[in-house]
Amino acid sequence: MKDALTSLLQQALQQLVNEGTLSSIEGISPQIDHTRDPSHGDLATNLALVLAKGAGLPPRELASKLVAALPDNNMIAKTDIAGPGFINFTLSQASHTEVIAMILAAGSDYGRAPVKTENKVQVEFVSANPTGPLHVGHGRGAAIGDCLCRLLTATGWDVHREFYYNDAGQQITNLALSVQARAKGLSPESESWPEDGYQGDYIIDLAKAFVAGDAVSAADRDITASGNIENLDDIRDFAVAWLRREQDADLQAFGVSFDEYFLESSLYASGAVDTTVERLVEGGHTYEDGGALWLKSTEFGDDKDRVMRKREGGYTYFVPDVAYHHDKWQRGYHRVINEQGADHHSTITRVRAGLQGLDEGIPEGWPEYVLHQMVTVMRNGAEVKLSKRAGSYVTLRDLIDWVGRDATRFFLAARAATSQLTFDIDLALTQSNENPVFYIQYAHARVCSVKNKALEIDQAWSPQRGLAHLETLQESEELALALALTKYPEVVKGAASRLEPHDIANYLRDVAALFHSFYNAHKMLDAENQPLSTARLALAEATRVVISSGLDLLGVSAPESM
RNA sequence: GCGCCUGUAGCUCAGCUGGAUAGAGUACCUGACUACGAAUCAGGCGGUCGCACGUUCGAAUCGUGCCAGGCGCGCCA
Repeated sequence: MKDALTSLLQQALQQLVNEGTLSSIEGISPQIDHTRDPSHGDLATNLALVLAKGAGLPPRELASKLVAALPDNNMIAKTDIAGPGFINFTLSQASHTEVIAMILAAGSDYGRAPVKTENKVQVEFVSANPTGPLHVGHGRGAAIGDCLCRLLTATGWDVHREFYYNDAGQQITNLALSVQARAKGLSPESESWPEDGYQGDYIIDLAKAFVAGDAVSAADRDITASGNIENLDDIRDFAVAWLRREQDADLQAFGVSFDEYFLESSLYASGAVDTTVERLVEGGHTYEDGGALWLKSTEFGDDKDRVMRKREGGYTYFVPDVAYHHDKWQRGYHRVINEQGADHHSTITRVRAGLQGLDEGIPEGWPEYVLHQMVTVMRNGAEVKLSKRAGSYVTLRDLIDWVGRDATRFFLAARAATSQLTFDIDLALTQSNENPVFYIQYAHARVCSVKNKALEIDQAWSPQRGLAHLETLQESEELALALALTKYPEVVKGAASRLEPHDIANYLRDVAALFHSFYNAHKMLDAENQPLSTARLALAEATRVVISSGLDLLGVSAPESM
């Protein structure tokens, strides 16, 4: 729709150039926006304002010349020049409603592009270490990351979803020591409880399972416990698998899946870490000082140089990070997006600096990052900070248990990642329009309900039949709803290109509101007026398709009844 | 002290690659079911867009400087 109008305006511009009114239209692409105020028509352009200075004409005068130069068409019903020189377009009835036929023909493909295998993108998200249950921050990362993947897929990208974790570091040792202590009957109050031990109740379950010789199967590993509480390696291997299984179960309950689990230990095993260090040393990007090896990260915009190899010999955490991202690059992912909590944002400069130091022509801004801010959980007006199971934080499983998967996903994905998020348990539990999830799902269920009702009245009534009578849709509520449906492809594209899934949630809220207004204002099923009734059914069905598709992008279900 | 993020209606938040009278939900008032789902709708109330300069025909949006909050500034991950 916008494209068609753009084309008309281009022709008008060319006409003005031919007349000599404008000298050149090099590099000018008309900017067309949907209007916010219905009195401004449906679409508007600021073209005359932008060109006025160069043309040496008052904006309004230039606008009227532009309008006069517009080719004949059946798309624009009315043109106005308003304000300082905006050109407002009111679309014809047919332009509003033709999208309905398009949507019914395309079904769930409407607004989506086919995947092109050459558009490879790797998305890393969640990446929680296997030292405890997933917390709400991981949940936000899972919701945003998963929606990003769905959006990218919908816009033609071939997406590879990856989960990276450390299975061998000091924190894992702390985990094993904690399980061992619990297996020996110690508690965090005991004098011999390990320093920095994990205190949550899940460690008790884990210790019991290990002693009992349980077998566990996670998405990326299987193991049977030896039950030997003196063998720390046995405990470590079992504990990692056990927590991975728990995280998998939570992610599955949340509707999130991965194509690959990438282990930090594999980077040491393959020699990738050593190779990375050698490359940086050979490239002259390092120096030794105080017994440690340093990366000259200040060469690449960091505010200080960073230690790579500690005095005692081990590498700092970001070295395998660099090796990991180098691996992504070598795998051919020239587009990579990392979704992670903003508390790790300082790693961005370091990882990019290390990659620059490899002198391989990796772009400075690679990889891309989406950072989410913290989540605060509120209930009964007070912050919820603790969970018995995890000890010091609220878990993703808690949220799912309290408010369900749909509400959890929606609330975690519906806000801009850059904003801190307050998760209101009471609001998420409300089953009314206070709760946007139910509001949107209700619109979907309502359409399903009215379609069934239509069939009860007359077996022959179907949305498809309404396509022959779209010209009967003349009411403002009908045209406003139909116009909103035409925006869906633009919204999907915009959300994907800006990596902002919350746009989808806002859009769906608007569509649901327009549908409810339409539904309340007009009788849908009128036995005396079959053409109009079926046309309205077609509009309702098109709305349902869009809502269903948008909810799918968010990973939220679209129930036929509630 | 430095870096990143945020500051918009009582509350939760959109709008931020500059555009017209700043939006939505909620809360608080009024109304609408002998109709297809009232889990809904219609209307009202409510804002110096943190503050101040600047750029521009035009600034919530861009720039600079302040103020306030969050998160980072480890030879932890």
